[in-house]
Amino acid sequence: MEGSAPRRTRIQQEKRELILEAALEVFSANGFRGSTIDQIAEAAGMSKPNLLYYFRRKEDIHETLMQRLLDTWLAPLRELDDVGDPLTELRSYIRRKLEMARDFPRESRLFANEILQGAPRIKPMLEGELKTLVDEKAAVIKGWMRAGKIARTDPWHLIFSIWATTQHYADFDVQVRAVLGADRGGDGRFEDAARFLEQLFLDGLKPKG
Amino acid sequence: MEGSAPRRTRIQQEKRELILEAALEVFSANGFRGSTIDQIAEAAGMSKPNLLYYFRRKEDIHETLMQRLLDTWLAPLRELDDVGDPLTELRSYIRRKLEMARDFPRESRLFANEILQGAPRIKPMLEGELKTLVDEKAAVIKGWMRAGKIARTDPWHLIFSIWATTQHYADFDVQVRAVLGADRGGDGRFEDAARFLEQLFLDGLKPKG
DNA sequence: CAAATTTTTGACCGGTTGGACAAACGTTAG
DNA sequence: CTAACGTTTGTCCAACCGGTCAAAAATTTG
Repeated sequence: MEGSAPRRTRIQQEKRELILEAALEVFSANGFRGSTIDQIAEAAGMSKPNLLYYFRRKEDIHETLMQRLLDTWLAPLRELDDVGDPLTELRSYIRRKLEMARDFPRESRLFANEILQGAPRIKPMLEGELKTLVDEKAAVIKGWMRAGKIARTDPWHLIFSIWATTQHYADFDVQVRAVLGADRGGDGRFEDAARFLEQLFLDGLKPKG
Repeated sequence: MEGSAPRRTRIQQEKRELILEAALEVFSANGFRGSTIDQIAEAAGMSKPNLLYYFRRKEDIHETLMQRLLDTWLAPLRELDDVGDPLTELRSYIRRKLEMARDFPRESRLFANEILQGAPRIKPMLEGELKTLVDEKAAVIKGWMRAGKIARTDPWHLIFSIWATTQHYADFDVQVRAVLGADRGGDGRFEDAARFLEQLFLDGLKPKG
């Protein structure tokens, strides 16, 4: 279906990387329509026509960025495996997702922006590749439930809740920091969040005994 | 500080409502920069200059919308009270928030858009009014913990997790529906979500026994 | 070196957008 | 009726934005 990847010079590879990095910064902060080619070009340290020499259209940059993003973004879920203790598996999935929110907030926001606008550019992927992956992992989780390893509940909504709680710390970062204030909103907030989420997902809120 | 509200004719009141309704539709779907005055005017069934007669600038519409939004948006949290059983209080707070995600998804997305872009227009409110409210409610929750009514954990992150999980069903609706598919993604998804969230927040995932 | 190729840039273009304005239209009160 | 006031619209503008183009500059190749 797809033609072979175009042959690229060293300069082309480097400049394209530079542009994608700049575009990630700009797109994740302003959304697609809120970002201008000029902004990206300036962030990448080049002129607009020069940028357009490497990516013919604004959309091409966004598309390339989104394709790369999705692979790394779904990696933690792909790793969720049937080996090892189920509760441990889930706990480390949550931890990995939270680490991604901490280390790649721009990627998270880029993705959130796209979904918020109705996912115009990646809807087919959501209904195809993503749905398949989630269904597959939901089956794994269901197996754990049948085996009595974790409580019976809805695996799909379980996955949603993990996505929601972890990505919240990237997408709503401004709000989180504002509410926590200067002292509690520092770097330690991710460890606090990790501790809280572990307890929530394992034990819930009922008091012990 | 603030001048008295300007006196308005009946027509002005009606037309302003019409515009705000149209603007909510457009802004929540496209973001602030992604929306044009023409789009809003058309959605409101009037010409652009006519719209600008009621709101002098695009920003004024957004600002008015945001002010109204915040009141209703925080209402459920304000209701969280020290009377009644703590677990019941939390459960109904979660339920109310989920109902808002179901019944006012546009408001949720408008808010999410604003936060995602770094909350340029409402940051002071987040650091002031919102933080005060959350701190207040966190104190209430801490009281419940001290009284042994609910498990000891971080009240701030608990509130975040409720926001995240419930608003997810409005903000990421496209993704939720895509993953659930045609059958499970119908109207019943909110009831499934409600059941799941109740179990998660009360009991967590550890198997019984 | 010189020719060929790749990279960079300034100038430009057509379409869109937020907003201004004056004139027309409608309504109401005296 | 008419003057005053509120409402609506067509027209216009300047700024912005995505993208083109030709020519200059830099680099690679022979």
